[in-house]
Amino acid sequence: MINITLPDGAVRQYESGTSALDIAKSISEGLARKVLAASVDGQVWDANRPITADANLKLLTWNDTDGQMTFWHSSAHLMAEAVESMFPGVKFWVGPALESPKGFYYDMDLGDRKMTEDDLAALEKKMNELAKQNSSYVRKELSKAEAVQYFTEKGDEYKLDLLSGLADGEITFYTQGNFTDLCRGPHIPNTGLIKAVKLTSIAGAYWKGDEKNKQLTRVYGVTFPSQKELDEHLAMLEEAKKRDHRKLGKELSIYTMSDDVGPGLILWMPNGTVIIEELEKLAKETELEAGYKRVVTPHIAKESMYLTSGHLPYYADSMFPPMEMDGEKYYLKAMNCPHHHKIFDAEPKSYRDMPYRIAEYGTCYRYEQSGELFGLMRVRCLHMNDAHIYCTKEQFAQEFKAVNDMYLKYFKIFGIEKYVMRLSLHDPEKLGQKYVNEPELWLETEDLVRKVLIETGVPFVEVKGEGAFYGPKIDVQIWSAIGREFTLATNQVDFAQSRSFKLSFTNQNNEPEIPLIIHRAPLGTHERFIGFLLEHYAGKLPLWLAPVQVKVLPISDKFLDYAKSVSDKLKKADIRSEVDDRNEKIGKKIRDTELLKVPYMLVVGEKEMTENKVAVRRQGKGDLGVKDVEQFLNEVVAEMKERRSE
RNA sequence: GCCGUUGUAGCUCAGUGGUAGAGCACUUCCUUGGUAAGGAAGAGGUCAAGGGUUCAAUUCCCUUUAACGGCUCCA
Repeated sequence: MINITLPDGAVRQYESGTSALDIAKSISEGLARKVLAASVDGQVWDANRPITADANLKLLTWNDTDGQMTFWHSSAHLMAEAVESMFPGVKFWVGPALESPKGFYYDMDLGDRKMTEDDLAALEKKMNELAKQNSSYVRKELSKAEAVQYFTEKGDEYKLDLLSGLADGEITFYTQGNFTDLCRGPHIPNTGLIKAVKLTSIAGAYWKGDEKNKQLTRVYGVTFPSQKELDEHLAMLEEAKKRDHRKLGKELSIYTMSDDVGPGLILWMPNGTVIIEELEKLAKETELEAGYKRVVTPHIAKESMYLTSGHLPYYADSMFPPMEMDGEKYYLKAMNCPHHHKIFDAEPKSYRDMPYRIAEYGTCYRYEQSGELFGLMRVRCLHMNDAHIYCTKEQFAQEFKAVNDMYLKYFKIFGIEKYVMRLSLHDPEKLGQKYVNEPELWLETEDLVRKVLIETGVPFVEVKGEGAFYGPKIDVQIWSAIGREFTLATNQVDFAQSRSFKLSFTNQNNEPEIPLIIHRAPLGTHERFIGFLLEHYAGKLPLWLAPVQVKVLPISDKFLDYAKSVSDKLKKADIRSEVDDRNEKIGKKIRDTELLKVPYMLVVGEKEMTENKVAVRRQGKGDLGVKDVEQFLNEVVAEMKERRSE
């Protein structure tokens, strides 16, 4: 007999070899029907795998993340079975479950054949048929030799490659129906639990994520234990699409693009430009207060400067090709730092000048790969909230922390809560290739940055191989409405460029000393930041950012003059106000203004005109009642000045 | 850059081997209406661009281009 401890602390006795599923049945049939997997002493197991020793047991259902992940991984196997029946001879690579976006994929080599989106419907149908057969997922342990022999006979180079990384004794196979796969598991008890299937897309994916390798076919899908849950999931995706900045950008006339101008080149319309100017106002105020000085630099520079900076060898491919002039090559700048270094270097510096902080909303051009362009989030012309801080080693920690604090201050203003701070480190194996070859400096500065992060008390993750070529950095990661990850803001250390540009200052001992440089962009780029804000606010921008803040809606054109006089009064107080002078009924005017997400609507008619008042309506909230014009004006000005997010 | 999908009016989208349609938006007229769509008429398109097949191509084929879903990349 073995002792099984349940999460509530109860200990039950069972025969050795009892499975989690058996245990569930002993508790209730209803529970047993819902069990997807089991956590056995903290490890996720098949629910039908025999337990032969005392253990802590937690039954995993759809309510557990691990239960869902097991469900989707098993669904990937089910899909593979369906694919194999329709494309005999197909070879599979890996098919993991995904937490975000929810579901799974399987990478496969279809040989000469092609799968198109038309095949997905047939595959779904096949998967549903196979699921209904209610086949068990059967686990089998094999020796490495047996496994190698099996896949050698099958001629499956992909699974052989996987095997080469596995040790004898840890190799398991799973079989359901006619499909057998090398897999560490675990799996759900049987295919019958999969009640609803949606294959979402088909895509190419390089084998092992390396573009030099063959491209495999990747099919994405998601499954649920009921049709209802699938429907809800699909409805949620539809909702998310409504927040997509590309949709909102069009609806709210924020930006546009033109084939004649070129891909990835944003044309900011008047509404978008208002947002840009408000953001710049915020940045300039904040930076002035933090001791930054502003500079302005040109859009181009000679090749030699980018050779000095070290950018060209790393990034030539993603810069626009050079223009030749007077026998010189000029590049559009892809970053502002070299220009700023030249400003630092223009006059001799002493320790008394340090830290030296210069800021610019710099316009940069990057030749991003065509397949990478994505609305406002990934573009070829970007306006960076850039600044460079040149400081002594002693000043570094304090300066770096001040930058971090600036991020947090901004995030508070915008109510940004869902983000991850990522400490991006170098990869020692790529020193001299992807990273400047200064092993000690890397470790030293990485440690400094880590300490600052710990001091700030912000949770962060560390990622090897994500650093810039000149030093470690902190990236702030966010997710777009449709779940794609982006770096919103960045705070970087640079110990390399001050050397390559021979930058120095005179220290207190009258000796030349090399400064450390901090590159920072807390508001990222206008493009990405505004794209993010549109999604973050679902288009309902706070008053201070709203392109049109107040719309005055006369009940009929009898009150047009009064509406105009109210609007003029607001404009004099720098409130962005407009009058809806169309010959429409008030209901129509309200509807259209609501859809344009204008924060305040002022309805004016007979009553308001005679009393010199306005009927205030807040977007999304409805009628707020009648107020004096002066009172409304004062309230709006206060809300604007405080940059309230509501 | 690679794999896949798509491109029809300002927007959202139907449709067809015989030179195009809806709703919204727009213009004009009627209506002067009190908190999410009043009515009528009108105007608006080289069907992404180029080439091919065909008596005839927006429709079929090829190339280019752009956008979208991924992969790779991201100073």
